[in-house]
Amino acid sequence: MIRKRPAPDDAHAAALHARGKRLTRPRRVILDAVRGTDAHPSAAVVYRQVRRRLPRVSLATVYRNLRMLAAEGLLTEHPDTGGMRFDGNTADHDHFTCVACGRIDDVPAAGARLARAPVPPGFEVLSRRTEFYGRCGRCRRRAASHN
Amino acid sequence: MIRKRPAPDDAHAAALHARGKRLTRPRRVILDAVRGTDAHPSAAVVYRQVRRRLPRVSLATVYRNLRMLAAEGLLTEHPDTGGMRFDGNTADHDHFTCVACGRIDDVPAAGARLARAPVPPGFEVLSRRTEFYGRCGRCRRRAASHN
DNA sequence: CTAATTGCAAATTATTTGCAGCCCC
DNA sequence: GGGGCTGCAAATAATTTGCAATTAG
Repeated sequence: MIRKRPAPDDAHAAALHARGKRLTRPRRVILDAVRGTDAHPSAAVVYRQVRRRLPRVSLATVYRNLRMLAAEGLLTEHPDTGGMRFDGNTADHDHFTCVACGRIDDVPAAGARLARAPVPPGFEVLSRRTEFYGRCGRCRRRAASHN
Repeated sequence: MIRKRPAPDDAHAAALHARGKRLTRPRRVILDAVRGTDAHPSAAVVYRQVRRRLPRVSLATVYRNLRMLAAEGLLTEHPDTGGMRFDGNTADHDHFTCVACGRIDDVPAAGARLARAPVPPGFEVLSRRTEFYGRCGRCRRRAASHN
């Protein structure tokens, strides 16, 4: 019999099991909610999304799980005006925040800048995050037509 | 008589006056507190610092002024885990956050990456912020000697 | 003078925590 | 069957706001 590549859920379950954590139903739905969008949702947005499937889930559970999943490396969190945002895209990439509409888009990482980081000697760079701020295409067009 | 270059306070006063704002005593001390350090203080830290000179200043005044001064471009604010941090260095530069001690250091901006930003066509980049995360020299040495 | 600014206290918003019962392995 | 998980409600932490009194220009 051919061995299948593990489904994402299995991989996640395994990753969590290794640390004595379980992949419960609320946890799976929370993880799917964050991984299923590139909109970098806040905890409140994840909460609303999750409740559509599991109406009994509490906000505390959403917060606890987002924090834990970030600690386990299954997603990342970014501080942002008005609270944390969560990102299910664990590949290396940068962000573009539209100052008009607040939307955060992914942009490809701009290459091997980490090694050449101009940090003081003796410092050890573990990761890097670049945020671009400006106007997205939608908002530029809307502003133009309003004039 | 030789015309003196305006003192920083005069320049700030002028910048504010142009918008119908006054340079009050609390406001000047708050601005000095942020500009006088490279430690990227939180509102609470600025508050403590300011109270050493003006013990009657309220936390609300500190928040109001930090927000206003940022809006006027006399300083910048950065969301960070646990709250906003303020930066009186208005020159272009990046940051290094030590994940061990939480300290934020300035590092020189790594040059003309803004124009070449790989953002989607039609997007307009207004500014960029790069944060490095890792261990500062102090914390690396401390960790090494503890082993 | 007089509109901008402040202090104070109360209100909001974001997030965390204590605890008793539930559920996954 | 027992330790992780969860919901709920109450506790913190960060930040904002209403308002009468104060002050800069």
